Amino acid sequence: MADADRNAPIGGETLLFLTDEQLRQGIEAMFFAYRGFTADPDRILAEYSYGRAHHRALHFINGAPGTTVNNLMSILGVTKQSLNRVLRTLIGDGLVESRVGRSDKRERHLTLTEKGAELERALSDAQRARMRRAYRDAGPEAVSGFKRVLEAMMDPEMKRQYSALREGRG
Amino acid sequence: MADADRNAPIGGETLLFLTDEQLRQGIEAMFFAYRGFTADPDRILAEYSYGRAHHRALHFINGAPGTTVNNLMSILGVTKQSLNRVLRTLIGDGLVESRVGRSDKRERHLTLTEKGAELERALSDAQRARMRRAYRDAGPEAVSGFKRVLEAMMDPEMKRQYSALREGRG
DNA sequence: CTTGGAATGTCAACAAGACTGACTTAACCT
DNA sequence: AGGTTAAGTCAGTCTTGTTGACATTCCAAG
Repeated sequence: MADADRNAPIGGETLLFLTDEQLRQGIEAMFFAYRGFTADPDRILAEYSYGRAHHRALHFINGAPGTTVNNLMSILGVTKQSLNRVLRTLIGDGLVESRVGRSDKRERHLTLTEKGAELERALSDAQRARMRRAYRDAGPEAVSGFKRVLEAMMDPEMKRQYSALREGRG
Repeated sequence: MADADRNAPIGGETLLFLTDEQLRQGIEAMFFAYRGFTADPDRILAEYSYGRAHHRALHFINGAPGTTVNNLMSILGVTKQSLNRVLRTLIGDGLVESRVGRSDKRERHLTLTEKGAELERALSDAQRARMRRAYRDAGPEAVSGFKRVLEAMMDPEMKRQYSALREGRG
């Protein structure tokens, strides 16, 4: 903390003296926090013998109904074969519906069924509950800092997708 | 559900109105940021045909030299079989040294060899570089908020380990 | 109209990294 | 001496990712 106080303004920009130890703490915080982040949904998924990949697919289909397989692939950052395996089980289990596109019939538009929406809700309720607790414990200024650092940590392409998702939902 | 999500004023505490959309943004930010967080080390690891599991082992052995297998297991949150596979390759490749404990000869104390320390340095340099950029872009207040939210997101046991590691390094 | 490329899907094979369960060895402790 | 603990190992399974090859369908440029 003493190091953080050593920031001197140089040429209008704020200068930060970041020790390796401070950065290391951030790295470990990310590691442990991500475990907490996924812990609650993981417990629910285990009951259905689904995995995180299924959760991610449900999450982003829910957030962008009618999305195509290609779009989902690039958001999730996995190959079509990997995504396809997950989608096949979700479609087979009646959680996701795949409809042929009207303008481009090669495309498949993915939406959640009522059953799929139910599971998605259970998963995201659990995840949001932890998030809400964390936000409340940390306070509103902490939350905006949290988001700023996370955004700055993303690759430009991820940041683009992250922003696009927010704008798509208004 | 929407009304239930609203925070009620409770004796003098800060009031936060957290919409599902705000929490969802945080969830997606964690998802995309974690990808960025692991991207740089992953590229280096691929050259050595190691994986994230090796990185995590190297990281925590470096941070707590002489740690035992049991301790490492509980920090990483994996089974001994899973950890053992990783340690076996690291020891076999001469990156990690395993020494029988002096007081308790059942224990094996793990340390990095010079070669292991080199790889750990390369990996953490890459990861720290991104972290440093993110911290500078976001600014010092953002950083403290970032850490507060992450800590609040951890399970109590993880938080305990996280704090113990920091204190162990002073 | 034909052909090339794009989007999707499928099949197969493989690897990393996690898991459980059973078992051994050695060392420790009561 | 007997029970517990630490570590290591073997075997088998699961999820989730990867490549590569190939079929189908469709759109669009020539």
